[in-house]
Amino acid sequence: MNIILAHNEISNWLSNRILQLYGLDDEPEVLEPENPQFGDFTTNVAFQLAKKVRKAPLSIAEEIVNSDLPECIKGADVTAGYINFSLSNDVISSIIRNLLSNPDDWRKLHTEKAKKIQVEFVSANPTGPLNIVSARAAAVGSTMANILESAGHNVTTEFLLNDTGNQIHLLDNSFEARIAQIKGNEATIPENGYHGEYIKDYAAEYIESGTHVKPEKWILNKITSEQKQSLEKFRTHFDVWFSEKKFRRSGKIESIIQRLESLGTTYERDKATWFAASKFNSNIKDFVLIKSDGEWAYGLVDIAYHANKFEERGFDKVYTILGPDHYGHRDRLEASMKALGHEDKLKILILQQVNIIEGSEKVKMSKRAGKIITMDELIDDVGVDAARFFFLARRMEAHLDFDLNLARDTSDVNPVYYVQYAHARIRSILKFAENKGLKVEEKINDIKFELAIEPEEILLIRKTIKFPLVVRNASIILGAHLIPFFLIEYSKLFHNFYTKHRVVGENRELSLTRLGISAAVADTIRWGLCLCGISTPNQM
RNA sequence: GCCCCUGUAGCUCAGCUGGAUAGAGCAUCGGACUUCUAAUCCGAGGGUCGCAGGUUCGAAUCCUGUCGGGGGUGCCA
Repeated sequence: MNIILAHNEISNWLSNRILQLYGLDDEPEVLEPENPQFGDFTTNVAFQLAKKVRKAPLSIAEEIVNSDLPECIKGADVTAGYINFSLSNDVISSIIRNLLSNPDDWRKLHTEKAKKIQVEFVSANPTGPLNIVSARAAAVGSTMANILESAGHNVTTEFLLNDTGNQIHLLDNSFEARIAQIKGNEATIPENGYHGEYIKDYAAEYIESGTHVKPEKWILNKITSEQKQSLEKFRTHFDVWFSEKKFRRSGKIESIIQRLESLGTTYERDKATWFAASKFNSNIKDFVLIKSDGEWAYGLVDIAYHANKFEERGFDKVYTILGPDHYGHRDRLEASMKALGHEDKLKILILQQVNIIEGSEKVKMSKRAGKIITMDELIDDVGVDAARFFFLARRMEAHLDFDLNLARDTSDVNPVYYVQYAHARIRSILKFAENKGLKVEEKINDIKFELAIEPEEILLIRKTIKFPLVVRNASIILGAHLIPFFLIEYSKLFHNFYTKHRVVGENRELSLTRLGISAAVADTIRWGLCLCGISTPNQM
């Protein structure tokens, strides 16, 4: 048995009842009540039907319940118009036993329809080390990809490599100027160029290596490979590194502009070619596809790039995570996808910025001026686990003030350690029991979950079996933050249980039950942290 | 001007596709280690959910207005 199946069973039963009784084809919501006294699942459908069927909520609820109930529940109570369902003990036991004996099945979310999904994120310019903003994007993007994969989708992660264009030219010029300076020649860094120290270091390294690789190629490779390293260190892996330079030479952009023209969505003005975006979204203005000097605008390249994702590579759904300076771009890109017939396939997620706070002042970060806090510094200062948890434990729309001093000082009170500690504690208990000859993995079928009658045990079991619903919900609302928040609350339940009840005690059967619950909690925490790209040490 | 995000406990934030008494972490105060990890637990204090209207059986959640913070806004990427 599996919680998702149980949930579906209740939903379907409810739909059928409503159809039978009132001939309505509604899809009622089956929710989890906050307060456990109201059972495992609840529905407010009686309130919603009250007007339609002209009856009091209470009598509707009673009518619905007055029939054979779904098999997975032991009862349905009507309280104040709500219908509350409680899972039967057999079902609860079977779900938790299944978790222990068949973890792979446990982690399947039985998604109705598996989709081919791409998540694009970070995609920082290869002009310097990745900064803390990219770190947030990396944490959120990689976790979203993990969650979607858990939900049963086929997920590809992608980094768009902006390996051409103005920024790259500026980088080349800055780099070559530094090389010249080191060699003792007169050279100035362009006004808008990259003044950071790292360019100087790279220049020295370039000269020292005595390589014959052209500077522009060398610096791009250098920076890209360092970015890759930083990302891997931050447990963020990209399946595809997509080169903009190659894409520009592929002929796809020419064909997209032709298609947009033949669709009648473009026009000429001031010697430039414009896209009539306002036809698709009245809130936005038209924008330039081909500049008056004949160059392709960034907007055009990105349209072609996104069209390529759907048309050449067949993704059903693409999530692109961008920074807040791309609001305008989001609307334009979505409008253009609409024009090309890919409506609703592209979802641009705007991840809010990270403000660096030092003391009481905001530090303006600028890569060109060389003032940045890099991802590597972040990793060294606060660690991957703490940094990832910090970024993940908030919605992506939330602005984030990152106080580096505070993060350093308080890294030991980061909730991530609280969660990891619960896991380590359980591993320790399991080991202790094993030394006493009680190995829970070998006795899964002997566990008597009905012996768990203490409130702390019951809460823990209920929360454990519902984690897949949290993951599924996170995949639907694209809310990675749901996982950390669940884990904090969940760990609290365990710590509470642990201090009140002895796990390994005199009574062997009870000990086995409590070991079973503990092992299930440890597995669940491991799954949750794994989704977040956070480690689960066995000792702390 | 217009568009997007945001405003919830002293601080950092959950809760927002409307639901049952507004939550967590940190900070503050008071308790708990002879026994499986005290990186823990228990208790206390702390809120007109920015403000004002509206819709609803029901609003932190939806709508309108308003104030504050951040971002975007016709040839940067």
